[in-house]
Amino acid sequence: MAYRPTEATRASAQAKRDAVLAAARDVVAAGGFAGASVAAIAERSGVSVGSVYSYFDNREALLAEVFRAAAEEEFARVARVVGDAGGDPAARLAALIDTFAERALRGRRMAWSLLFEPVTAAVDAERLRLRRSYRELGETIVADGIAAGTFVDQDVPVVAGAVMGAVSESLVGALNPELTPHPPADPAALIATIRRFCFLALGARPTEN
Amino acid sequence: MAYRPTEATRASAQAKRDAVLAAARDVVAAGGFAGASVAAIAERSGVSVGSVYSYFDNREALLAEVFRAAAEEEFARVARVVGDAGGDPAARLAALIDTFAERALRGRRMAWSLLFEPVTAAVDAERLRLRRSYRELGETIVADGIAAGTFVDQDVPVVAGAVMGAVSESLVGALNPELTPHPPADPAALIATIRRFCFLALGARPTEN
DNA sequence: TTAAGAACTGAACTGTGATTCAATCCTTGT
DNA sequence: ACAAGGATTGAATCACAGTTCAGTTCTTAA
Repeated sequence: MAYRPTEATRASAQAKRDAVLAAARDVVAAGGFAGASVAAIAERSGVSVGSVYSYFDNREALLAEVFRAAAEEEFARVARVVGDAGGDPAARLAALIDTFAERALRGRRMAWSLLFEPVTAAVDAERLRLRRSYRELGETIVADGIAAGTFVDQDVPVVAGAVMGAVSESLVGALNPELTPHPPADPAALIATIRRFCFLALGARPTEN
Repeated sequence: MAYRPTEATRASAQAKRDAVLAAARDVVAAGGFAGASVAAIAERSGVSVGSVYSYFDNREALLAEVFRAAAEEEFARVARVVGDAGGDPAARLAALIDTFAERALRGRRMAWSLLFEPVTAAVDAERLRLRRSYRELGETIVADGIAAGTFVDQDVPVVAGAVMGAVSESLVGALNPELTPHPPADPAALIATIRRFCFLALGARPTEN
């Protein structure tokens, strides 16, 4: 017998898989999920179409993984900033909203794809998961705030969802690449408005920063 | 010469067009846009596949028109109730939120399709228009409320968007046919929570009702 | 060096559902 | 009644991207 997969082989396979994933991510960031054909992804990552299928079951699975990776990274950043914000619910909520919105307004194309782009059902399932993550993060903050008397008592899950809805809907116009080829004039003001809205909705004064 | 289209002809053509549209609407209401194949629509309306194409340019156009019709009717109802609510901004906002949410929780399948179902870009454009309609309606209410001192002063368009975002995001879970095959236990409580959230966000006490 | 077999390639294939259109059926004016 | 021409039909066609796989190239162990 002769050729058996070795460590080097496995490592390079992993590297190549990552490369395809990264390429797919780039393609999505550039043209959304709609523009992410398998051919385009293959070309971008410098492998053949067929190779894509040796690393991923099919296009759906690949795109779902792209979504998951991007969404997770995004969420992890937000969660980290929230964690760094200390114990004050108001500060934590401000961190959540500001970080979420700021980052969305930076990587607008990708943010739009993650939040709003029409996608297939499989990818949409990932989106649902992303939403749930944010909602759960919001829930802990809201619950703590209510317990601490910072926020008025309301149904926690519903309110957390409403906050995330308010934030993302406020961004739709600013993110949509059709509607707004150029970024909004004053992102900071937009974010401040959204933050204030949410704080009011929770029955708290916004923290200044 | 002989056959020239007459009044009766034209009327029946219009009727048949409407029938196709209605059938398409039924199909969408039953299985979403994804399940609305031309074949299914044709069968439901009792005409041939080919005939569908003599009344509509293509599937996209037909589905876009289905969306538009359903969305317009929905919006018109809400707008009417808002109009009937008199001049008090708080009452009008309550009417907007309650009617929107109540109706969504009734026709859940269709509401989900209109608000959240993954759709093609052409249909999504109609969705954007629907959102804008609601936002504009909200804007007039919010602006009036601010002018009347009922609501605190905030950026009107952003806040109106945020309100609609809060309302619809709160409904996602309750509407998604995958997640929730059965309607929520207490729709009234859900709606009350959402309403309170929005009123707080606008700096007003909710009207009781 | 060589053979076994894994990895890679991309043109051909496939599945799906929208779209077409020649044949047929109806409606109208004479 | 009948011909002109519009309306209707639905099987055949098309379009298109995703998927496959026979042939080729590369990697390893002996």
